[in-house]
Amino acid sequence: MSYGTPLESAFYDRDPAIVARALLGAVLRSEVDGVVTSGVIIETEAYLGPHDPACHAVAGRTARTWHLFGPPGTAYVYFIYGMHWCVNAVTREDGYGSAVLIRALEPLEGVEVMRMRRPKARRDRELCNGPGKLCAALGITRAQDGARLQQGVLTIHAGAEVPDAEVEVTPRIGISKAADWPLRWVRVRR
DNA sequence: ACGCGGATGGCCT
DNA sequence: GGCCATCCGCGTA
Repeated sequence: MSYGTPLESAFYDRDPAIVARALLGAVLRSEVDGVVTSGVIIETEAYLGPHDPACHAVAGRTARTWHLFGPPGTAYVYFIYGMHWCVNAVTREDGYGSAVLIRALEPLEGVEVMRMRRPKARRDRELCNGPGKLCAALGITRAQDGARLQQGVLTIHAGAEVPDAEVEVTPRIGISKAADWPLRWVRVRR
């Protein structure tokens, strides 16, 4: 398993649309319960900030959204639909409130552990092909909310670059407001 | 290969 | 009280 050093704070201190595109090919890595699991990021969405109706920042800085307004390179983990966790990488300057949602991974390390954490997955391809699924597979919960992605238990590392020819841009999934904004990036098989 | 609805709980109005 | 940045199982084809 080979990947680079963790992406530094300056990588995230940019427009979330730029960061969302640049994160394709990077490696999300967690170390929970003494076990390392990781995967290549293959799907992302950008949430632009307080002016984006679909972004949690519209509600302002509450207990739930606290870390969304943290410094660039912070993990913002939230609980949704009463049972799932979703993980974001916070972008732009401290206090702004924009982020990139990690929506899918290609499993890399710790696949055996992922299978135990995701017993419903019939194929390895189904281990991390959704924002809630990848958090379950990597053991990501509220415990990682606010973690710094440059070092520690939850990190994102430089990986293989994904060429434009393998990238598709579409509207974001599962939202009702600003539902037509093209802010979802997917690495597609060619 | 689709489409639909229930699960389940925290948070905002 | 209603709305979720979701997932899964069940129905029809």
